[in-house]
Amino acid sequence: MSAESIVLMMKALADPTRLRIYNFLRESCCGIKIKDEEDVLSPSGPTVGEVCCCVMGLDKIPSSLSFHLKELRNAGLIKMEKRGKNVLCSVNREVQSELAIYFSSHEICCAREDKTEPLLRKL
Amino acid sequence: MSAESIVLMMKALADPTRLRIYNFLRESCCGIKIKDEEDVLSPSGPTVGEVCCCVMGLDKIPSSLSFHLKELRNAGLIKMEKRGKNVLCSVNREVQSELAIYFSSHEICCAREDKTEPLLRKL
DNA sequence: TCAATAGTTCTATAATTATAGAACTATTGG
DNA sequence: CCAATAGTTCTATAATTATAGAACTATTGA
Repeated sequence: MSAESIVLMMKALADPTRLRIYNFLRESCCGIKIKDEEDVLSPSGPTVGEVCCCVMGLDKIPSSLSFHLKELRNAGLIKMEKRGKNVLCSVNREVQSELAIYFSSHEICCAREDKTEPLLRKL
Repeated sequence: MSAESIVLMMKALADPTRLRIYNFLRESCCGIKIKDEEDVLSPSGPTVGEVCCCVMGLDKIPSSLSFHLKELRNAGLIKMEKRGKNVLCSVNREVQSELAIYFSSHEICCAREDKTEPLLRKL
């Protein structure tokens, strides 16, 4: 994951509405593939209209929702696929776990030798 | 962690300069407490001037760096403490691991029963 | 084929956020 | 005590981003 793509993701989540959309999709039933006789169906989730209803409490989809979903999609955080008249939304779990790894990792810390100067004050 | 505080953190990291500062501090040697005879010294790290030099390549601290550090600090992502003439910076590891947990967790998914409609196209 | 449903795109305006420069505060060394 | 160093705050301007409304596209059912 490049710095630019992390910035894009952080931008996408740096908005209350988009974070609520993301949280809603995270908790929605949409992350696994179902093996059929021949096909493997792609992950699917709520429609844009359902997201709209659950997250914004509106029954008509405003343009701002399309805008927000596009931001999340461009950042790679969610996936969308058209099925008939509807568009189904789901979290991109691979990207989610990459973010988990990003925030999990940190350097092993070395002990500092100088214990000379006292702590003066916290900001 | 409330949604508002996550939004604040995402906002703070949604800027290339601030993400570089955060990454620099993540990799800096600053995250542990050192037990002395009587005291436990607080975590310490590079000074603002060192951050400036390493991240921005400047030797005079611009006001924009103070601004960016404040954003990171207000979001809770970093800590700063004054020692003499300098201010030492470090990542807030507790908050970092809370973010790791946030991105790690997701609902157990239930299998969908309807396999009727075909996938038409990806957006 | 016509109308309704579901959703997107485009454009203008409003709101937020970043940057730069000047002035300011606090600490230390001489 | 004075000057230098380290860093912050304040203010104005520039740049980004969000929101709303209207017009648009695609799909389905009657």
